Amino acid sequence: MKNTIQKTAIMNALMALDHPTADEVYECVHSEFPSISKATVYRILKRISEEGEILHLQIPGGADRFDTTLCVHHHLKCNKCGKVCDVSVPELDGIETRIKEESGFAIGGYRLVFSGLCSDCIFKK
Amino acid sequence: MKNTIQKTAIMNALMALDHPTADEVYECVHSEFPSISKATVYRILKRISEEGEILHLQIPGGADRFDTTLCVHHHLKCNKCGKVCDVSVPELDGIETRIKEESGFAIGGYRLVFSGLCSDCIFKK
DNA sequence: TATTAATTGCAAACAATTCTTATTTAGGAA
DNA sequence: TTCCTAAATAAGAATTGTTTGCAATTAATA
Repeated sequence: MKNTIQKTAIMNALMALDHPTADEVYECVHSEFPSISKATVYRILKRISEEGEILHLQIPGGADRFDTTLCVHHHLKCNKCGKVCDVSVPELDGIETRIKEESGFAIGGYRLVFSGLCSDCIFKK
Repeated sequence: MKNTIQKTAIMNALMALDHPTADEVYECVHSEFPSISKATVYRILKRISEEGEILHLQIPGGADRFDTTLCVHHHLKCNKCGKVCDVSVPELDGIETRIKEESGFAIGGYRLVFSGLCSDCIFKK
């Protein structure tokens, strides 16, 4: 893969942001580098997530988000402010084996998203 | 809620189909009842899922799907043919409590989607 | 049966993402 | 260093999935 200015700017934005959407990455890069195109942001995010450099998260009811934490973990989503946090769920360790035996599916991975209200939003009206 | 012909037709389609997308429901109803509009399908599906009559599933990388099985369960998605199956994961029973204590989030629910290849697709090229 | 609020169909708006095409660029070869 | 070419880009049109505004229609009830 070519090492373009655009890719570098996107990697920097990913470091600076927490679970950003593609559009948030675009806004961040665009403020420094106004000529970048949205299609480029989507293309690069897609490519580097396919190559395993970042995780591509599909969050119910909203745009996809990207995550630079690569170890196995899952997510908490606040339904009010939209914030996404990491959470680890060791209860699921090794579950692929059981699911594969029961269902015949060859499990490539799984995603678990909890939704609710974060501690900041619980008391807000 | 009024009991319209459109709603009845959609409920029947939901019974006949397995984890359909809104568009699949529309196609099914439309073949019997050509005057129905897509907006009506989306509106009715949204309303009956909000009322708890069906589940509204947000499956990564594709259109939302609807599920008439109401007890707690999760999903397996085949990355090749797109099929979605139910699976139960008792390992997670009661996990909301632990997550709430650790994170402060008031958990309203959670969704777990396994992705991989179904037994039919494993051997296909 | 008349009333009325809920529901519908349609078209247009919408958001997120992908595609198309002409142009530019990174990185290796000469 | 300069040239070459495949890879990557910008811009915006196109797609996909879904929602909305509105005038017309209809189900439920009085």
